[in-house]
Amino acid sequence: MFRKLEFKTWLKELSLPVRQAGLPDSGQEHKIQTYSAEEGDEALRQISASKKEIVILVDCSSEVWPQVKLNGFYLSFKNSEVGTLPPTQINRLRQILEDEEISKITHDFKTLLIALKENHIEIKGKVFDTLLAAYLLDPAKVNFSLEELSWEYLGSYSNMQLDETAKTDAVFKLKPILEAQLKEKELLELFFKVEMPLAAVLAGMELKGVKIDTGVLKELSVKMQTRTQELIEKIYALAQEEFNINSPKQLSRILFEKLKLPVVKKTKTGVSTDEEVLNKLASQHPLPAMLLEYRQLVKLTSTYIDALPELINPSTGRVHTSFNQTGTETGRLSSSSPNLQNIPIKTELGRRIRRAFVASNQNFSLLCADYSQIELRILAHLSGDENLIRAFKKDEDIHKLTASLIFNQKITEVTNEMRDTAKRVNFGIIYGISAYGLAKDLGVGQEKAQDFIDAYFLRYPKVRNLCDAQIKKARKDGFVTTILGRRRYLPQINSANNTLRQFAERQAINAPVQGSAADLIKLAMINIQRGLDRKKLQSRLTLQVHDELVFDCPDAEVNQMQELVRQTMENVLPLSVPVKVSITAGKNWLDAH
DNA sequence: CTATCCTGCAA
DNA sequence: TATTGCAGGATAG
Repeated sequence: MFRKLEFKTWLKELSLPVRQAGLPDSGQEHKIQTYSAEEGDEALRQISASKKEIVILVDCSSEVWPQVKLNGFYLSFKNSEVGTLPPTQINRLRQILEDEEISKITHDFKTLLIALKENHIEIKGKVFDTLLAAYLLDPAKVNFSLEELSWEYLGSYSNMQLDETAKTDAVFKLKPILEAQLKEKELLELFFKVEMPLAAVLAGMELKGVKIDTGVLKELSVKMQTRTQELIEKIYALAQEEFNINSPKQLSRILFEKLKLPVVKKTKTGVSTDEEVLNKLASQHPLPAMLLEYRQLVKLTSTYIDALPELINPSTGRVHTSFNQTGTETGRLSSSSPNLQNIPIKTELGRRIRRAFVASNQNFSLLCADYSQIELRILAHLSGDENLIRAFKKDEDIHKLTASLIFNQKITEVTNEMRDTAKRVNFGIIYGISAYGLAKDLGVGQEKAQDFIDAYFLRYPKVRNLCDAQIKKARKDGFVTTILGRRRYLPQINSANNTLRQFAERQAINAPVQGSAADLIKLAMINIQRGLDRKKLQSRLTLQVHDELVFDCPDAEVNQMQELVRQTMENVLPLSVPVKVSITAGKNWLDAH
């Protein structure tokens, strides 16, 4: 079946030999032929003169990679293969791709841009990406391959992988269909003003990457190895035998059979040994606490401390994350290889890992810009709740306000503990609260949790109205929308199965909030990049973590950047509450926070 | 070798 | 049985 392709090979040096070029033999079907360099040149000349819309594809799953296919023509380029494209052909190709009058259709624009960047070729003119179009039409889809889209939109199913010609044809045929559906669903503006330009911004971010200080990691690695070894020995001693600590199965035998500790909860296949369980057992035996430390150490070592250096591109000395623009159902980005959106921050060891993410050199700093409570502000905007709006307008401590409302106390009498509870309730609302979930998070009974929820809705009545309205809309229309009209379909919303239906109801509440926040930051990224280009600054956007942007800036630009970034992020879309951004700078990702 | 489970990190 | 993700290691087939 489908397998996600990780796109890590783009770093390889690229030459551009023309391997094959094909001309349409009857207008509809494209026949692939092998051309000589001179014939290839003539083919390119014809495209250039015709000004017709062309299809350009990069296929990184193919042995021949990357390939650039032009409608009616088929050109494939292979990395470091014998021979290079004659200069006249490179120029012809550039002429076509940089021709404002020639519209382009792509499937995965971001990857194409990265491939071409190596050859110093840009894309100009109107671009339509079938991948991004299909994503907006149905973000729940996991597979956006041309095989899948052909089946869905063209009604032509094939078990087999489409060959290059068939893919070109598919893209060519998909475009008008997808465009018409975008129009019908009022997604064209989101498509052309947000997702398409964002693809170019993401290409730039991936190319730029982020610098890693391997010295910091190396030092940590040595320390962690020593400590892990100590822990392993202590654990074996307490268990009175050696076993695989990483195996939940073997571990549960030690904990629950040999040491006879009480079973706290079960998983599908056995007895649970997760963090929650070990925390509860910690008061009864010294082993669980050691296991917790061991787990944290092993996790952080294998996932970051030892893994990050392996991901450094030797030719740039930097880590180049992949930002997936079609990976979430709400409109957020996801990141992989490495996933930079879950680098630890809460524990001391985690923070040390953040120290390894550094600015380009000693004359540069990392600038972090965080949206402050963006999801709650969006909740205020979408619901129109007076209490929330007033609080944000006065820049009050929103968690403290919620505490005073649900505990019925004066603001001045709110304790830290009350504030913490209120903060969790605020988060719960955004997730589409349930008494069960909130109770688990707060560590209280379900009745108590339900009291908090009732008190919350009593004090923020319009938030309840919003939740009800979103669920109602989902039932009626089958989807909910964000501020920019991004859709999320919720087919389970009318399910007879309570669990499934309630899950969909929570998603109906969460998706517009999470998705609108994604809309905002995506637009901000595009606008900031335009500002950087216009002002010809050397600062570069390198990371996005949902509500945070990280820039690599020359120290001389830091002040100017703060202003540009703040202004852009705070004013990207007018909400009925102020949007607040906090900005900090430092030599590494930790100090920049 | 691939798929799935368990675990745990982030916003 | 709180939302959205990615990833490593163990294990089953």
